[in-house]
Amino acid sequence: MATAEVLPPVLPPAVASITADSLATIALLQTSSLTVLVQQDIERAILAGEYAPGTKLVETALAEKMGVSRGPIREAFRMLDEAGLVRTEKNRGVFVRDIPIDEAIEIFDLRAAMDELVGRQLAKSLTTAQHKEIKSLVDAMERAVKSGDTRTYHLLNLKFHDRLVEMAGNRKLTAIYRKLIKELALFRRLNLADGWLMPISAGEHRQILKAIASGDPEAAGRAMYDHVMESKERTIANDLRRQTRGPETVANREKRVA
Amino acid sequence: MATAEVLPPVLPPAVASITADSLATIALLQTSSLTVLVQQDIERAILAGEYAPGTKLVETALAEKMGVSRGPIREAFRMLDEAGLVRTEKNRGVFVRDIPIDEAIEIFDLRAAMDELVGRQLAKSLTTAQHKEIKSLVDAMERAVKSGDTRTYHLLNLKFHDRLVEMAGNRKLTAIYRKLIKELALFRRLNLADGWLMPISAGEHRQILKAIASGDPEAAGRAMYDHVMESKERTIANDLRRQTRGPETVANREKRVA
DNA sequence: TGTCACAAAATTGTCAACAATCTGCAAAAA
DNA sequence: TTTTTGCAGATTGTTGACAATTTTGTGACA
Repeated sequence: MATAEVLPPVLPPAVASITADSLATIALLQTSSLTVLVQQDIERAILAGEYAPGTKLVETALAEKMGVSRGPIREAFRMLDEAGLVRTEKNRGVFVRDIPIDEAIEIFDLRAAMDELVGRQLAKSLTTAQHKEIKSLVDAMERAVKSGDTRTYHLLNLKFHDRLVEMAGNRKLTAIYRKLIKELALFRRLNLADGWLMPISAGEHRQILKAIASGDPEAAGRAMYDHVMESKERTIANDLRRQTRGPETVANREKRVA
Repeated sequence: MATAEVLPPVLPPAVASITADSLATIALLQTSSLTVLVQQDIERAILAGEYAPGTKLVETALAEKMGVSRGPIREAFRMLDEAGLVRTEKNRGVFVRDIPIDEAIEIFDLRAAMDELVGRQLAKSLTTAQHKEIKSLVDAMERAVKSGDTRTYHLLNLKFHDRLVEMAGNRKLTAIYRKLIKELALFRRLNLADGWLMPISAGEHRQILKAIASGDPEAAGRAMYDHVMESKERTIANDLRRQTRGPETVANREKRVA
């Protein structure tokens, strides 16, 4: 069946690094089509903020930049559209989606229901190893609060919730949850949690862990639900404050700091 | 800005039907691209069972059948893949997805949490007009039970849940709920509810309406949650029975009837 | 000065051709 | 007989070209 394998069993040390690199590229191209690679790269760029919400994504520009033709780009656009990260207007182009506050609120409500399910489930199934892992995340977050490191706190917070959802063992739930988180990242007014709110959020995390560890599904579910809803309220309040003091500009920030 | 509109304001009666048809087609093409039309048609065909789960969808065949080139077909495939209705294997093609029982169970669990949210919400917000509409659906379902019309019951059941979700007023929730229902339609062992289970399901529907109308969010949420979980149990039991008696064949069915 | 019409440029929508890969089958080898 | 090898056809992956549409720029004209 198989004609001789392309990959040599052993690598000449001299070219090891280059060959290992191209090997990885080859392996990637053998499992993923260009479309998928393009899709992942555009998604990464969007989530990293390289393309701000509202930005128009031009097929030819992206095609040239990534060294492929427009076909894969267009197919990737269709995937990103279905995933809710971009919006397509016929004959006008695709744009990075801008999640309005209404939709962000809806997502929070939905997330709350999903996280409640997660809490209930974990109260029944959490292993000691899992408990240990979550506890280390909670501890790390509290350290971040003490040192005022909002960026680290933000990342740990994402990881904390993602791991909990994953541990619940429902793959469909996990997949949809992650999609929602990605969309929420496009809610530009979200940004990082403001510093003075971190202690409250961190305290809720510890309480969640306690509720789950207690083995009481209803308590754990409620703790998760309440936490997400509190987070929603904080986000709305944040948004309102930003709107009243106008869009974020350097001048504005300096005025505020002074 | 606008050059003269293509569409004549009044139609010559003689060719009205033909022209009306092509007018509709033209209007459709002005808002939707071929890709979207193709996507919708394939999706409809899949959900209608014209392409059974596992069926391979060949690009060239579909392109010729629908009178377009392969480009729009491929783009539609990427959308359907992201939506979970087909699965793509590199260099091998796309296949109509076959939802395994595990995933169906996961979807039921997730749906239960979402429907619980719906129940809680509606207990607080249901208008009299909405109550009336839902009640008419429940009544119609009970009539279908009496006359043993499983097909009508099935459709009304879908409508019942879809309307409830829609009435909850969370568009994101509605969109994801509908996606899940579509995927569930690909769980081939689901099929229609077996006749003798309809009365139970119908009773639960009436109870849901009552709980929502009572205005008690927790009771309404629990009624919805329980109903979906019961539905899940019935589906699993159904699947087990089918598996033990082997795949559905004419011979098998006749043996069972005899 | 503003705005309308109209041409030019840029961009998207669609298509057909070419390249790469897989599948099935028959012939050759063990 | 069983396994392997080597085509030939079919199918997918990718590309570049052309058509249709929108956007932009420009100048005439009120």
